[in-house]
Amino acid sequence: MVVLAGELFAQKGYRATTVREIADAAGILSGSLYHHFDSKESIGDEILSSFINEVLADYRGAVASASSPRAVIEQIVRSTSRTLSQHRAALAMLQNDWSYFSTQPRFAYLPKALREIEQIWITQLELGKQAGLFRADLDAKLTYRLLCDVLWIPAQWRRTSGYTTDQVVGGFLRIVFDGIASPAGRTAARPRTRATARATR
Amino acid sequence: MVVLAGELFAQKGYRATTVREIADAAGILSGSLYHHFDSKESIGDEILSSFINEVLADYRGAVASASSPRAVIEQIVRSTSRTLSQHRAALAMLQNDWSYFSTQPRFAYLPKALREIEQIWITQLELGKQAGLFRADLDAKLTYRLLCDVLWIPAQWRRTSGYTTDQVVGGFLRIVFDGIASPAGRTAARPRTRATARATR
Amino acid sequence: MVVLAGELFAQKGYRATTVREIADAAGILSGSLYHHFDSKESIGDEILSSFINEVLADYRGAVASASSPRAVIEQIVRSTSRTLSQHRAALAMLQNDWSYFSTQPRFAYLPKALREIEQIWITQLELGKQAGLFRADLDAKLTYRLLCDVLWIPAQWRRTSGYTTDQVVGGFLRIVFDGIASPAGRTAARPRTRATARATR
Amino acid sequence: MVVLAGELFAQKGYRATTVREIADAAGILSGSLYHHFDSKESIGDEILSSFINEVLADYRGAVASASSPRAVIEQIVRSTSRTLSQHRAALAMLQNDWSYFSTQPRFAYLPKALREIEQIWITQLELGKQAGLFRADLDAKLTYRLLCDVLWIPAQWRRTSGYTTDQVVGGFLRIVFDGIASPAGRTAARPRTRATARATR
DNA sequence: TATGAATGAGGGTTCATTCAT
DNA sequence: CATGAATGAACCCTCATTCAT
Repeated sequence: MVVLAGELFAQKGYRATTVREIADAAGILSGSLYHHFDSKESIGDEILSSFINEVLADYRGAVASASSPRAVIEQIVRSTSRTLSQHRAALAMLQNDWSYFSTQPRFAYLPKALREIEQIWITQLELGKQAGLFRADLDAKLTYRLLCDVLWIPAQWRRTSGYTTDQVVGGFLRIVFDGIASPAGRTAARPRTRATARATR
Repeated sequence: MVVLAGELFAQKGYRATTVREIADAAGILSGSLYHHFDSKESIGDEILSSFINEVLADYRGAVASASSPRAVIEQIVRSTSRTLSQHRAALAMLQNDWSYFSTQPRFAYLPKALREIEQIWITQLELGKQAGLFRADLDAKLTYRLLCDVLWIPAQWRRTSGYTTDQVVGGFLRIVFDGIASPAGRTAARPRTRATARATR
Repeated sequence: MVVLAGELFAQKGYRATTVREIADAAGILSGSLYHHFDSKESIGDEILSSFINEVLADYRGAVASASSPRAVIEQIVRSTSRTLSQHRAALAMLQNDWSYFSTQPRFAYLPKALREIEQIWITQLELGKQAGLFRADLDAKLTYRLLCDVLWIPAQWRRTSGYTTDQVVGGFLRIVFDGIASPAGRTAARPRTRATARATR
Repeated sequence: MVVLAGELFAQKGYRATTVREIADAAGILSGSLYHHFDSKESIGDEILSSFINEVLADYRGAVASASSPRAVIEQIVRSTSRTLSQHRAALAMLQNDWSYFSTQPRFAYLPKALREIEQIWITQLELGKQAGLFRADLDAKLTYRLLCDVLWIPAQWRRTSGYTTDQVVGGFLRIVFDGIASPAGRTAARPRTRATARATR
C-alpha cells in the first residue's frame, strides 16, 4: 500500500496525487484508506523518513569507515546510489514537491538532513584540499552545490533506460574527478580566459 | 504583476500558489486579477514561454557563432547563465512543477524545447569527441543528462548568495572540463574498480 | 446601441450575453456602457417593453376594429406578425429567457401582458363558437395554448430563410383554420377513434 | 437526485440553477453532489440524453410500424406525447436553454436528433401529399416548422392542469388535421387576400 | 475492515457594476 | 463621455477527511 502510494507520488507528484487515486490503485474506496493511515501526510512521512534515514546512515558510515576524503566521497556516491535506486519514489517526491515538504512542519527533518549532508560534503572537500588530493583552488561550498543536485538524479533514470546504475555512477565520478576534457584538450585549453581564472581561484 | 506572480510561483511552486495569494500580494481582490490576465495558466505561460524562447535563442546563437564544440559549450553556459539569472522565477517553476507543466497541453512547448536543447548538447559533445577535444570514451547522452541538471541550478543561487555569476559559471566550467581532482590526485586514484573502468572508457 | 445589444441578446440569450460583449460590439469599454444605461436590466427593459406595448396595441386594435371573431383573429395574426418581424430581438429574448424575465420584478409587466393576450384569444374563440364560426366542440383555452406558442415563432424564421413573412402567416392560418388534411383525407378519416372523439368534444 | 435537479432545471432553467440550489434541495452541501455526479453538465446530460433517445425511438418505431403517413404522424404524436409527459423536465430544459445546449460540445447529439426528427416529419408529410392524404399545396418544411414547436409544448401543461394528456393530444390532432374552422366557417372565410391565396395554394 | 455518503474549506473563474482619472 | 482598474458576490468544482452502517 505504501509502495503503491509511493509509485503514484513518484509519477504524478505528492500533491498532485489524490487519496482517491491511491485507493483506486489499491482496489478500495478512499474512505477505507483511513483504516490504514492517519492521513495522506503520514503516508508521505513513512516513505520519506525511511529514505532519508538510510541516506544519512550511508553518509555517516562512509565518513566513519573510509580512509581518505576521496574514498569517503566515492563510498558516499556508491552506497547512496544503491539506496536511491531502492527509494526511487521518495527521491522523485523530494524533487517534485520539495517546495512543499520543505515548508511543512511534519517534514522539518528533511531540510535538517540535507544540511547534515551538505556539511559532510564540505568537510570532505576541504580535507581533500588540505591533503593535496583536490585542486587547491576548489571552492568547497560552491562545488557541493553544483554536485549535489546531480547526485540526486540517477533514480529518475528509469525514463532514460539503457544505462546501468554502475554506468551512471562511474560516468559521474569520472566527470567530476577528471573532467570531460581529454589530456590534449586540457593542455590546449590553457591559458584560460581571465574571467575563468579569476572565478576558480 | 507578472513579476509578482512569478516570485510567488518560484517560492511556493506554481500549483501551490493560489490566485488569491497573487491578488493579495498585488493589493487587490482575486477577481481583479482577471482584468489583467485571462487565467492563472496564461500568467504561467507568459513567464515560461518568454524564458524558454530566450534560452533557445542562446543555444541557437552559440551553435551558429562559435568555432569549436568546446567554444559552443562555453558560450552556451555563459549566455544561458545570464538568461537564467534574469528568469529565476521561470526556472524555479520548471524545477518545482515540471511534472505538471510537462503534461499540460498549453505548455507542450516546454518538453519540445528541452528536446532541442538536449540535441544541441549531444551534437556538440559528439563533435568534440571526433575532434579529439573531449575524451574518446565520453558517452554523450549520459554526459548531457548529468550536466543539464547542474546547468539549470545557478539561478536558485539567490538563496545562497555570496557568489557572483562569474564565479558560478567559472566553477562549473572548471569542473566539467578539468574535473575536481588535482594532477596528483588524478593518478593516485587508480586502480579503479572494474565496473567503473568499463563505464568510463 | 440598444439595437446592438438586442441583436446579441437574440443570438445568445439575454443572460448569456455579457455587458462586455455589448460594449465590444459598440466599440467601447464595458464601463462606458454605464454612461448610456443604468444597468443591463434597463437595456432589456427598453427592448421588451416597447415590444410588448406594440403587441398589446395590435391586439386591442384588432378587437376594437374588426367585425367578426374570425376577422379579429386574422387581424391579430397579421398585424402582430408585422410587429414581431420588427422586434425579432425582443421575441428571441422572451423565448430564450422567459424563465428569467417571468420571475424578475422589473419585468412583471410581461406575464401581465401575456395574460391579457390570452384573454383576448379565449374571448374571441368563444364568441366564434357562439356565432357558429368555429367548431362547437372547440376548447377555447386548450386551443389558445396550442396556438399561442406557434404565433410567437415566426420571428425566428431568419434561421430558416426561404419563406416570406406572408408565406409563414398564410400557412399558419390555412392550417389552423382548415387543417392539413385534404377534403378526401378529411372524410376518409371518419369515423375517428373513440379517444379522439371524446377528447375534442 | 436527478429528478430533483431536473425539476429545478425545468423551473428556473438549466443555467440559472446553481449546484448549491440542487444540493440545498437534496439537503446536502454543494460539494457532496460530486459524490454522485461528475459535473452539473453530466446531470443535464443524463436527463436530456435519456429523453431524446426515447423520443427518437418513438419516431423510428412509428415509421417502422405504421401503415400510412397519416398513421405514422398520429402514432408519433401519441407515443411521443406519452414520452414527453414522462420527461417534463427535459423538455423544459430544451425550451429554456436551447441556445446553450445547442452550442455545447457535450450536447451535440441534441441538434443531431432534432435534425433526424425534422427529416422524419418532412418525409411523412411529403409521402402523404403524394398519396393524396394531405393537401397538395402543403409545404412540408414550413408545416413541420409550424407544428414541431406546438408538439413540444404539452409537457409544460402541468402549469395549466385541468386537461388530460388525451385531451391535449386529441385537440392537437383535430386542429392540425381538420383545422379549427367549422364546415360553415370554412366557406364563409373566402375570398382571401391574394398574398395568402398564393402562399397556401 | 470496508463502505459510501457527507463534509467544508478552498480552488480558479465570471461578471455586472463602480469610480477616480 | 470614455477609460480601465477594481470590486465582491457568486459560480462550478476538488479533495482530504469523517463517520454511521
